[in-house]
Amino acid sequence: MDVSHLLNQLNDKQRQAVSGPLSHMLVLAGAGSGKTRVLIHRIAWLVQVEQASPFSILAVTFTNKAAGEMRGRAESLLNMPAAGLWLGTFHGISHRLLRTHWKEAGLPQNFQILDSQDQQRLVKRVIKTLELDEAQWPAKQATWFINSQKEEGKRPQHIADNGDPFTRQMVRIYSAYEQSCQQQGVIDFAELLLRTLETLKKDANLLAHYHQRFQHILVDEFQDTNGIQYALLRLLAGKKAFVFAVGDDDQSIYGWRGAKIEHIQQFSQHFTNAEVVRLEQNYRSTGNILEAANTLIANNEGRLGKELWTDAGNGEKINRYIAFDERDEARFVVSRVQQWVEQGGSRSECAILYRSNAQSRTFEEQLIARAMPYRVYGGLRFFERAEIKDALAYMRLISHRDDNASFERAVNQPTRGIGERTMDSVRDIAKALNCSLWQAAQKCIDQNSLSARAHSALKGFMLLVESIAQKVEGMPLDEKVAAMLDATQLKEAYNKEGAEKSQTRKENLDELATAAKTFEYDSDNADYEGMSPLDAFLSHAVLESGESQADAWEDAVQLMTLHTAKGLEFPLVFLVGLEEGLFPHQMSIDEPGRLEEERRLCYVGMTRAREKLIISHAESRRLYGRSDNYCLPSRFLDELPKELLEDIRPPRQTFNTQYDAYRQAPVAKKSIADSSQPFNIGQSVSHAKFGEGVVLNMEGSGDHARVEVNFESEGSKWLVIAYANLQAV
DNA sequence: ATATAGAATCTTTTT
DNA sequence: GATTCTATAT
Repeated sequence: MDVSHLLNQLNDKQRQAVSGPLSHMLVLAGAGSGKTRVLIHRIAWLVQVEQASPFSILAVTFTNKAAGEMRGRAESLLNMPAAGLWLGTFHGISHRLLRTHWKEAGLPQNFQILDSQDQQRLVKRVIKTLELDEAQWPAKQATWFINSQKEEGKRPQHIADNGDPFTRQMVRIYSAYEQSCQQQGVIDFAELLLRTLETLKKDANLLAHYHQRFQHILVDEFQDTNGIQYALLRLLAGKKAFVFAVGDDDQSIYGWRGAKIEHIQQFSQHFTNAEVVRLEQNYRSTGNILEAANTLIANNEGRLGKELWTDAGNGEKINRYIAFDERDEARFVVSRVQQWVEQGGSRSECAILYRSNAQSRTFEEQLIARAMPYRVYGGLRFFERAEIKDALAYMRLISHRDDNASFERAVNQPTRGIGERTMDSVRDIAKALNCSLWQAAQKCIDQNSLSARAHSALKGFMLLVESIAQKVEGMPLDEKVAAMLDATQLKEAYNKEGAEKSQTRKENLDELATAAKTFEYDSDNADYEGMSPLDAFLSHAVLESGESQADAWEDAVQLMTLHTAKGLEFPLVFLVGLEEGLFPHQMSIDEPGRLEEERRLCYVGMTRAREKLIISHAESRRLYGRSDNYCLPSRFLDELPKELLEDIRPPRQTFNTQYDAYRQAPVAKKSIADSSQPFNIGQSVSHAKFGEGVVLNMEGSGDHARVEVNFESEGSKWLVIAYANLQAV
């Protein structure tokens, strides 16, 4: 068979990985070295050259987005639908296994999945039930404890407290939480993996079946696997399957979530005779950017060692801008984006990357002020919005009356007079009888043990759920959603919230019906085989929290955290807020391990840039509303080679004498000097309404020429010269 | 039972 | 600064 189409677009190393023999393989792939490409080509190679059946291949990624992208690219390379190929996240694959083998796993057939919000709420409930002081035992900490234990594969009985009262209490909470989950038939994200692992371990027949099936296992982003994922991988691989892992230890940025770089280092021990291939040729960034990134990451210890190179030439130097404060930083960044666009670039080619979400606001303000479209990634996802969760709670109750989290959520939304008091007595009964809230509520009604008012309200609620369940039977998914919204009057409940907010809520609820329709329409999705459409949709809502329904495409500036940016690339990248305490973050500064992770984060950020990288930091910054935070430049700046950096200083004078000396260095004033502008930087002017001020900056020419003026009373503003009628003072 | 005002708390994010 | 939880008043 002619295999040239699989190999001829690859370099030597890539080819070596793709066409390697049937054995274990570890591909250490640097940023921008074509790692996804190699993974996809390997799948095609296995199918077309090694004659492997797609049924015998399992490919694991870390996000649903990556999984979808990979399936698409694999199918186009194979030139056929990759039916039978298992491709998904660890969680998605575990979910599929548990749905098929719910009996063996000891779960109810229609078990529901808790998202992290639901999980924390349940932990909180449990702490209350155990009559512990919530201030002393925060739900957040307990949830973290439970998840990290599960990620180590540990059940309460496996944890030795060694007489430590803290651990003992945590184990108590873990244990009670577990009981509560089992009783309600719900499982959290970590449980999805742990339960799968345990089920396969104890059922030899089941394991043998999957050993038989999966001959080839491919793992993307291998550096991000946590303990339980790695254990699952080893178990599934058994002695016979070949594991093909792709990863980059320098891009491991999820240690705080339990990911362990050690897994890369252990790979060759656990998977014997593994071949190791390094991909070091970078096809993304210019030489200068790579050299700077290499120099930075060299400060980390215990690396596997890798040096990126390119034959694309040096490119421009990395620019650095020292801003006065965060507003100045944003102003600078946005003006450079504007410049980029004026020179023929598009906005979507520009990315503003920051350490923490809170930093986005200043940039947004500045972008709005200049009427420049932008898109912020991250934040609340579609299926995490309150109104969507309310609606889904009803849908879950229809399918699964014993789901306490949904009961709690739906019972008084919209408000129908069932408050804490009533719920407390229902909870007491549930606790006493060890049953679900729904069953307990049923008992309350039967025994007539509530006040007349609460009695009728609770009965009304239960009848409502029953009647919706009845009415909705046999309907297509989207009509079910619509009927539920109609019966519950959820939309009307948001009316009193204020026009704008309630409007978006209603739109979101409409969008939910649309999402249901699209989901049912294209649910040839093998992951949800054998489930009712409603249950499939509900699982989908939890497992894929909805980043896929991106906004209508618009040419917009991209704003996101460094974590979100992993795997992406942009021609122009701004790396902002490089200050000690912010990046590296204060909470990571004292621990060497965490500091190295911050450095990797910086490395990830820098290597997103294709053509131009601009780094900025501010001398003072408003943080948490407190104003006078004077910031030192980040240590990462000192770790970059001086000769690759070029300082950009603002062509302007400031009032701030403290920094005047710093800024007196000669600057290129070309943007002002080349046009016959009526004003000069630093000149005093007066405006009819805003009073007197000083010109800080200018841009544009002719009718569009604008000046930035710092007014004594109003602060700084951008004005169009043609309209502002400024007078020189 | 609910509305509203003060207090507390702030990384990073997928599943 | 902005959100989210807690205590208090209605």
